[in-house]
Amino acid sequence: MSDADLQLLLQYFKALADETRLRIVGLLAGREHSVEEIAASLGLRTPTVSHHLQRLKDLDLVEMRRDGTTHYYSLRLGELLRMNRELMTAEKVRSLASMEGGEAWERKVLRDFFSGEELKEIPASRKKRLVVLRWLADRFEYGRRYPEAKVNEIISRHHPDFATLRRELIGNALMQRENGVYWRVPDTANA
Amino acid sequence: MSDADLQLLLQYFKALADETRLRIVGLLAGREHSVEEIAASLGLRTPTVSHHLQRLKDLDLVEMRRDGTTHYYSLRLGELLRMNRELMTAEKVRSLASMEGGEAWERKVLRDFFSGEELKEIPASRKKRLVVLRWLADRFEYGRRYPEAKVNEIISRHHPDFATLRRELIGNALMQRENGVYWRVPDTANA
DNA sequence: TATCTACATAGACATACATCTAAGTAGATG
DNA sequence: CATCTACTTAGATGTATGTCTATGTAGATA
Repeated sequence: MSDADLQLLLQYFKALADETRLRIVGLLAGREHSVEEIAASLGLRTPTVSHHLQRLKDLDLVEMRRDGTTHYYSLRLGELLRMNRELMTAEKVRSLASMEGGEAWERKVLRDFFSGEELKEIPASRKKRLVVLRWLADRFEYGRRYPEAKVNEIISRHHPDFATLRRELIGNALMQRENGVYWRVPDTANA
Repeated sequence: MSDADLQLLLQYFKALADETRLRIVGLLAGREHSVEEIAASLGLRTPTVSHHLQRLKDLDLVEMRRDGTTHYYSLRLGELLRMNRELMTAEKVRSLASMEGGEAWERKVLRDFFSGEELKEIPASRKKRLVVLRWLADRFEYGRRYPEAKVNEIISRHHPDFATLRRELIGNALMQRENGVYWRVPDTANA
């Protein structure tokens, strides 16, 4: 599975896909700078600069040296060039697709959003939310009829906002309702 | 001046700093795909995919082949690897900082006086007003001739007092006028 | 201890942009 | 010509994130 590769590439590109951070990298390439120096050079406030330095540090692209209360940051140019060289190769690019085809990706979504049986958060993107909803729908047996209270209780085992999730299950045609009674519907979108 | 380098780098990183686009790149690395195929693979709508393909095409990272009404997209892997290799070198990184000093202040002025594309207020000081006027002049293409009505309309997008601003553009020799026709003039003060 | 300095962290806010629906376009088909 | 298909374009909407102010913290200084 190439998911780790993809996420690392994504982190790398996101870290550098910002004009301010590129300028900071440029400044640090010349010599080490304190946070205040950077802020003055770029016309920004120090918290803003701290924030960007943190993001660069997350990828080990910069390192910090303390001197009193002053923090001097410098660029790890070798690390930057190494990542750039090793992350983007013909092989890596081709491997980005090796996970497509659905199933591996869906398991990843479930891993990301569940902690055990508990849904940590309702995914914002339609695509990922549908994966979670299919999983939820699978908590219901085919052919069985559930009163609304029972539906709420089952969903509540996994997430407190049962009302939203119940509505989404209906909206995405994973379950049907009539006179306050619910039942599971075969998932045609999966075919 | 390294600004062109910085902007190109920025475009490149922004283009790839998105999970969907990385997945598309991965898919196209294997073989050409139609828009519908990509949309189906990723669980997205076709307009979304078109949008991403357009962004990749802007950087010549993909190319398109028509067959009837179907558009087949494929990856220009060589171009991708070339950009990655040539954009991020020790030299280029160091050059990112070569422009600091004056320009930071100008960006600050623009930040202070603009709210998005809207000029909140015409700066009173000559120096700051000139920064704003240069920005306004950049809304006009070199070599193109604009009737006065068009000039007014373009300026109006950013501030209601187009008459004053249009006069200032002429007065500061950022644009020229003859027989009611306007055109952009190279900014000599920038050299 | 009290204060000051240089940063970091938290939270608010605004902008950029990924995605969607709706509408438009151009080639294929009857 | 009318219709269908595959795609693109336009406009709306929600989320992610860059920047800010306010506040917290750790080392220096008196």
